Amino acid sequence: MKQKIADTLMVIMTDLGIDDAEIKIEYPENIEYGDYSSNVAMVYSKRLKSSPMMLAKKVISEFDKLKLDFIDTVTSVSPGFINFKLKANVVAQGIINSVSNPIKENRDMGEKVMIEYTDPNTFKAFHVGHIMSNTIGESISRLIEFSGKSVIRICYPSDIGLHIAKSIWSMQQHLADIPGEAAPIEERTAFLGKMYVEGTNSYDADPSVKNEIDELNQVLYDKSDVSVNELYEKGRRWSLEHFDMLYELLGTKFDEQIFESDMAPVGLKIVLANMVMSKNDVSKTMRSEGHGQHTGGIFEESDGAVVFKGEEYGLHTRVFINSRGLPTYETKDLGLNVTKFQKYGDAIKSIIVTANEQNDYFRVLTKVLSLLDNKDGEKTLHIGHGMLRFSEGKMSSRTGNIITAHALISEIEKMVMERLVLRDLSSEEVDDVSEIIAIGAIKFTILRQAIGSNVIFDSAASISFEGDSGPYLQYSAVRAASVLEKSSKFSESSVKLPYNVGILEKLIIRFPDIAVRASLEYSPQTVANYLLQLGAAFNSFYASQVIIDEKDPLSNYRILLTKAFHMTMVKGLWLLGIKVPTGM
RNA sequence: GCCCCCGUAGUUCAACGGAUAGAACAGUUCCGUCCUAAGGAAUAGAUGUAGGUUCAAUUCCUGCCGGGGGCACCA
Repeated sequence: MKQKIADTLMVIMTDLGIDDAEIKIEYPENIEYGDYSSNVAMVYSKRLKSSPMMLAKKVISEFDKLKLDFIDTVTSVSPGFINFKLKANVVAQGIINSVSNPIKENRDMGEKVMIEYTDPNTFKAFHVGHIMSNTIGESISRLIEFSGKSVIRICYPSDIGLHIAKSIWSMQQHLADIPGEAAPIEERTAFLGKMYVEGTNSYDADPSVKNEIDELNQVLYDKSDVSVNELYEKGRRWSLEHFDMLYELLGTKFDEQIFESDMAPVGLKIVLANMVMSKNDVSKTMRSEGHGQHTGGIFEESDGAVVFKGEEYGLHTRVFINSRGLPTYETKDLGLNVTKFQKYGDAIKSIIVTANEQNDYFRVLTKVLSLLDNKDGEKTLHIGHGMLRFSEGKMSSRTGNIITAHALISEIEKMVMERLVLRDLSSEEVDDVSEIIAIGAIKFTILRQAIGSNVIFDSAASISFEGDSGPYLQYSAVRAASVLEKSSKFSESSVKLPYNVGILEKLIIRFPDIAVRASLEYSPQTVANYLLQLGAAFNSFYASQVIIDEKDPLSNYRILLTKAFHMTMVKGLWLLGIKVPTGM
């Protein structure tokens, strides 16, 4: 219908002498203005030497002559908008159709898109920052899937580097305190986290320790010490086990896990093959010639390190190989991204989600990728998200300490449970439901606002679960489901269409457009804000009338509308990675 | 010093260059014989500042003020 209106306007504008008109059909800000609106009259009034209102009226009179069967009225409104109102029965029929023909995604059918997110560090805590990355990455993945593309979810855990050397050094000082394998996974990983913090403190405080740890780092790369390798394998295994648990809890299933340790040699090879040639170095670099034409290489030596000079591209210089000859994360990341495109050569895009403190770094990295033969940088998109901060309450008082994902989730879960005591639920249900609600609350807080800016997590607001929140949406879906359960004896075959439709219907039929826009813009918040409107419309509908009423011939329609709402809300929440509990 | 991002009600957030700048929380009022009140209805309150571009600017451009992040061997 939207397209039909646009096509019709195009014809009219062409007749009026504008054959290159750009027709944009929008949703009016206020839903009472109409179902669709167009601004053509304002855009082209000057060229047609008319006033916007006069042109709008002219367009409308032409439009009316064509008598489109689904249009009720077309009106012009100052300063020159043209508003289109659909016939009520057309909208109502749309609702019924949406129930009988639910939207299907063509998952795994279309072009491939790679997306990397979460990227935790072994030996360190999986903290709230990783929840941010995971929540945003998962939602963007689902949006892309919804648009019909095939998504490759990639995780890049860090399992090599200085932070590991710091942890292992501390472990060596506390060999007797290392928990046994039987200890709970949280206890084992908490121990590792503690070791990392201690190691970092010693590294900064004592130059001789710094030296020891730097050397230990080398030993780790070389794998030259059996006892070090043992500690390393143990800690790595524990961390990865914990991560897998958290991914499942958060609802992510990665297709590909690529380890930093494997990328070190790959990256090194690429860097060394693309060095600026010095005169007596030419013979050494000859072997890289088969790879193509490098106009003087990409990396150069500086103060004993190998760097990329970004200044000539408006970027800054970064070290790729340090003066000890070890690859920095720049090099490993380079190896990673080249590897990704080697594995999935047919991918049209590679998205990387990280905190926005890495924005400038990723500009450098994508530049380097673009300078390589395959120009992978041109297909690479970095999305930087903000930080999760805590405004008040228990969480913010833990200054200095990193807040782990486990701590946050269990804290919120506890608060939800207190609330659920008032409900009529079995204890198993409470466990299940409180987890779904807690995760939904956290995820929604993250996703309801623009990705780039910091999220202020107000524990008090998030647990009150009033107003704009994940639980508010989950609750609206649960109520709808409850109505549907009670209405099972009603048949869908005899539906009488209403004479009027409300905001609820109009919002429901917008859903596909909203999802498409959110997918194109990588903006889960578009969906989140839409769902808030949708949930409010349903709650208002729910409060203002009785849905199931055996004496009312329109009852069947309202039940179908409730069903359409429920399906839309569940699907919308799915796009955000949020589940709907069975009851709450 | 250089580069990037951000300044919207008391607070936390919205607003494809468009209409009367939307919500929520906090405040002040209502709604409990009814399908889950984690709900609904009402009320009051905001675009940092000075210019520019445009039929139209919270949105684009410039200056200023204020906040955050990043700039060589950490990830």
